[in-house]
Amino acid sequence: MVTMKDIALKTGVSTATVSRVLNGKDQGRIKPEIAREVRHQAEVLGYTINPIARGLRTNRSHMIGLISDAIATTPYAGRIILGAQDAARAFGYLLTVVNTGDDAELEHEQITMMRRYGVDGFLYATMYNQIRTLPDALDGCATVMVDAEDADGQCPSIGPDEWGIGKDATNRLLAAGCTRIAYFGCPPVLIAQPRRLAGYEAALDHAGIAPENRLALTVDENVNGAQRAATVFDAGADGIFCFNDVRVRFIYEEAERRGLHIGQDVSVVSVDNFELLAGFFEPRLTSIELPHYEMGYWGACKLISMIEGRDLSDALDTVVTDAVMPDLSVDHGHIRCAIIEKESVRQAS
Amino acid sequence: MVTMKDIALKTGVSTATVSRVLNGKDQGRIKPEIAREVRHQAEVLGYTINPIARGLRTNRSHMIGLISDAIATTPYAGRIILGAQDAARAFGYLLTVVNTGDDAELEHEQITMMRRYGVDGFLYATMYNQIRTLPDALDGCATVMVDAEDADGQCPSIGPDEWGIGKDATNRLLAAGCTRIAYFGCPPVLIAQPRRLAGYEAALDHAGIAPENRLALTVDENVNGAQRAATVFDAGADGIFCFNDVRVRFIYEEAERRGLHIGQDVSVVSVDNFELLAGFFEPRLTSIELPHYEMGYWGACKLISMIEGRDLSDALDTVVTDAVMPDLSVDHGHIRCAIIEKESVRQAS
DNA sequence: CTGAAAGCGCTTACAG
DNA sequence: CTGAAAGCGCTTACAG
Repeated sequence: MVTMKDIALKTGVSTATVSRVLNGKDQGRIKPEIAREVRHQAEVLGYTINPIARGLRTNRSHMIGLISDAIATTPYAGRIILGAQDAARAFGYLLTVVNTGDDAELEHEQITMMRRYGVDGFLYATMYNQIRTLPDALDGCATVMVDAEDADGQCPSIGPDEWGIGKDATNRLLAAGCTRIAYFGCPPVLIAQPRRLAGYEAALDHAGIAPENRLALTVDENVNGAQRAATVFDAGADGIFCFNDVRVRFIYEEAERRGLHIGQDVSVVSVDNFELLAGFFEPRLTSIELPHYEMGYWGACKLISMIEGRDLSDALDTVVTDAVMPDLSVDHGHIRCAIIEKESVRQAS
Repeated sequence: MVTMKDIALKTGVSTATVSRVLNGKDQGRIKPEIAREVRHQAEVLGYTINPIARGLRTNRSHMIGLISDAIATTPYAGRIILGAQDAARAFGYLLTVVNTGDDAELEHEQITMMRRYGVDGFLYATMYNQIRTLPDALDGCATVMVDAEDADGQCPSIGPDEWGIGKDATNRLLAAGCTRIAYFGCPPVLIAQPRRLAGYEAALDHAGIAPENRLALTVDENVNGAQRAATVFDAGADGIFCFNDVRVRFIYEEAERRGLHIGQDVSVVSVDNFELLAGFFEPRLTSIELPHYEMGYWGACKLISMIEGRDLSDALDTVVTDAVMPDLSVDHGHIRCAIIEKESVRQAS
């Protein structure tokens, strides 16, 4: 490894000068021709800084930690990692991911370990949108919650705009000409449930359609999926907003049983847009994509802006995405999601 | 943070002595009562070593990097991370995961970055079992390949025992009384394909059953799945070894079309045991689980044994698993996989 | 504008 | 058995 000392020797200056130049602290402090020479030699010798040594001195490691209950074991949220990683990279940070599988002891141990390594801050991510209390081990650390909200309202957080999902899905069905729109929901333990429901109701209300109890259902995937699907069809639904892709199966199966055609007789809009399940649905499923990548990206930018105490808003402009990101100045952000059009919604004629 | 200096001050010895004691280098070198006092104070003050400072001196960071093309975005291999993480933790290492999405430039950049941080070695993992050449950026680094094999045969590696999967699946069907056993395979671009096929053929051969061309098929999931399923049933198969869970759909659908019952008229053994797909198969699918956790665990142990130049075989004994792990002295290991029994195989009567 | 020096928290040859 | 000292590669107040 080539060090600052090597450059100093080669250039005939002190390592102090090399350090100042290479850290961009040379304006009006170092003679320009010297600065140029230092930079040139750094280039020639292929110098790269040793972040470990720098960190020992500055108490800043340029590492950020991502703590997650289950990211690595589920297909749900892996893209959070990608987004966080890309943002970290853009600012010269290394992302370190740790899975805790919801084991509090392991979580504590891993956080402690990362703190020993001098991590500058943490992203605390969960498998699905939920309200959480931060573990004690994070006390005093810069932290941003991803796909989760702080029960104490203190920690900045980012999540999907669940209400907007309900509204957009319902509006999509209205635009397709549906008039009897059902909500095939989930048990209310997930915070997404009441929010998507409220968005659904708001859209109906805005369209002048009165809500009907038998059209807004709670579906426990392992218990009453088939039965609830039957209920929805009995109620004469011509459009269904489904809580997630996994539940869609019950709707497709019931439609087939009744000889109804999805995308013609009945339109379906779902949430998740799971690649893995795509092959199971014919016609292909129109589904809203949760902004995992964007949450990871936003979260990391927010965290780094907290660590460095500066405004990083510009960074968000470089992310190409279908989702709509809130400004970094927001403390509890919600990302507007994109709907991925396939064939399960009737073409407007 | 409490440092060695604090302990030295409190104990009235030098930091050199503290270091020696806390690193277990006191045997016959430090007076036992002093050693005891140092350890005691370390305990009382809640000392934890600063791995960054230690690393600067020793050139060893106790970090290992996990490079993967797509682990975080797929449900296939997330458990590799868990296994590697658990093993790393057992030996006091921090695992740092990086996703490259098969982007060579990004991969190079991330490896370089991790090397700057002084990681002691790398795990190089892929989304599915394949033959790979290590990127140049890893030259000179301790590396172990996970769910992949080195094209050059140099780098140690660990993967599933694909041949064993084919043999075990087929034997399971034989044990259930099947006599016309089909292999519902995949295109041979995956190295798993020829190996599972060979295991299938070996099991048939051992049972004295002649192979039949029309029972051993290649299925391109996006092209001819339904048609191939029809072929298999036309050929009179009463047992089917299916390459993976995703392909099983075609078999179940075709069985339904013909009024045949899976688990009675036709038995199915698959590979992957995907949780996410479980709900789609009725009766529930008997499937062989790929040893992702075990591969990650074994890979990390192997890597650390290389880094530290010592034998860590005992570590494997503590892993509770259904799979059979090779000894750490092996350079190119294959893990025998477990079959997870559900209801898609006929009960022997 | 620049350098010598101290120091971040460790480890380890060297000397005693 | 133990300590003083040097050093890992940086940064930064201090002095000039």
